[in-house]
Amino acid sequence: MRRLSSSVCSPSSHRLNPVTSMATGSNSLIWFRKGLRVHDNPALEHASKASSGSMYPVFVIDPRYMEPDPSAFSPGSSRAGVNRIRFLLESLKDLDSGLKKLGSRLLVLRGEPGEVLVRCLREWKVKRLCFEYDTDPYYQALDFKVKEYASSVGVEVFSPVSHTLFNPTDIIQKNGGKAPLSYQSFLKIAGEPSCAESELVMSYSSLPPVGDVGSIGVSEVPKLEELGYREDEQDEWTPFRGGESEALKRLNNSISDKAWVANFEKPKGDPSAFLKPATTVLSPYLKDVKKHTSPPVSLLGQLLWREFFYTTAFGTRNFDKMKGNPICKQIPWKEDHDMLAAWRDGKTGYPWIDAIMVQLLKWGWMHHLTRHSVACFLTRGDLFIHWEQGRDVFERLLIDSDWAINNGNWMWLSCSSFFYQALPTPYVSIVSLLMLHILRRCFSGGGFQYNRIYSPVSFGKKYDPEGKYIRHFLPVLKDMPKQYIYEPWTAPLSVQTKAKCIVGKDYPKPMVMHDAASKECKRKMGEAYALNKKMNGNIGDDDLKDLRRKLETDEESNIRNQRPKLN
DNA sequence: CCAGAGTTGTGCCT
DNA sequence: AGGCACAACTCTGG
Repeated sequence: MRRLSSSVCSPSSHRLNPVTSMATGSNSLIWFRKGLRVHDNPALEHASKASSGSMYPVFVIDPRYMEPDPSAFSPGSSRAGVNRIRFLLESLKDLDSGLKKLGSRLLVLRGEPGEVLVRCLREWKVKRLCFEYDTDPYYQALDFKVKEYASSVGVEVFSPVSHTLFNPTDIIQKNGGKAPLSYQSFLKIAGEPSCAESELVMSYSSLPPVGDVGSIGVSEVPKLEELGYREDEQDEWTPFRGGESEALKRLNNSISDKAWVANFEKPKGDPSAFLKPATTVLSPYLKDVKKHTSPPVSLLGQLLWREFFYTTAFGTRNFDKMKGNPICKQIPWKEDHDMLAAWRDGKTGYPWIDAIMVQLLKWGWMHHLTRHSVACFLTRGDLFIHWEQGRDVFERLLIDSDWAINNGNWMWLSCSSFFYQALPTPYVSIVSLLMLHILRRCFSGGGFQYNRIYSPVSFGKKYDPEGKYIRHFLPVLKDMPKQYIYEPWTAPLSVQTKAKCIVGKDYPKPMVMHDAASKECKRKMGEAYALNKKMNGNIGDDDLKDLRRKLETDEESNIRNQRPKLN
């Protein structure tokens, strides 16, 4: 197998590579977090080289993510819906059986990961600590503490970059200390994504034995119930199973379907095709399993977008907030908990939007264009609610939720950040004419402008005029005739009665009228953009408050002026 | 200053 | 299905 690689992701560029002592007989610890895989795992490979010692494979169940929260809006913890937790447990189970086949096993511990790790290092006399480098702020802070302790007691730390193909630190350094703000400039700086020959570590004949665990409490991978969740908490579960084996199966299926690969064009996938999804549905697994074959350019392009978001996220202060985020437009979003809850719970009265939100709730996954649709609706398109609040809902419910990509996309979709583009000449020079043709088609078209708003009615209708997708996720509308299914409030009462779905009783009335709401949103975005320009990005809380007040006053008077005169 | 470009808009025409 | 008008932003490059 050939491996996607580049000059900056070869093993020599792994950050923190202090291979100091190769003392035999010393114990090593491999700390699993995101990369829950046996193959293509440099941290595991390094840990296993402790030839005559023991290797402790560890996963720490972090209460911050896993503690059940009965007050959350759906089953799960405060930060993760139950689908995500289940997906993680399935991935751990698969990892455990992969390790067991090689004479090892996964040791599952619970508690604050930093404290747990320190206890393990001490108790098991670990000389070498290995874990995948992670750019998320939570892990940056956690890993800093762990590394500090390790170096104070002389434990060797090996923390390779293997979650991304490129090393974000290298790219930011090459760009003069700042993250590139456009995809094209990212490509320019990152260099050629070459498909270098480099053998994968696909199989070990065996792994070092697990040593005595002493007084440390370790367990097998727990069941959902053992973490305090109930199997019957949800009536429909995600059809996607977690784990490296499943991911490799999907990868092989996708790649071996030649016709599918040849025709792959990301923007053209049918977002309403839910029985056979139009994308690879690899993203939840890509969190854990990196791609290693040489993909077609269109797929490669998708992977590079991931790299781009990771780099930008790592190089930007307060990337997950509007305030204090240098690349984020300051916009006076509306504070409205009821509207947010209606959107979140699939009760907006727009079947297309609601079906998508129900799919998210039940499956923890939906097509990326449908993500665009609901994100646009919540923010700049209709409700004018803060992207951070939508981001939180996605982060909790998506089984493929990813800190960098989720925040980046929400800023993008809400038109809070522009990632300006340049000509792709340096990149184009390295690809064949055929690839160039595909690239041109993939990369043509406009970027996000706040006047380009997804319609909650026509966007879905274009792909699914029968409304099959809506009927599946919103059974209450399953007998609504197709000419009304995207706008059931327009159906005559007799039709609603016959379909056993009275709008306002069985299914909600639309919470806003899209034409008026989107027009209002455009106006607000225009004013907010103008203020951002005028202030050159230096907008304080007071400026934002003033603008919010002005926008609301204008909105009221607009509504008043639209009212028919009484005399 | 203007023209051109930007990963994935809508509506209407043929 | 493909072309075009619509409305319209902000940057780059000349």
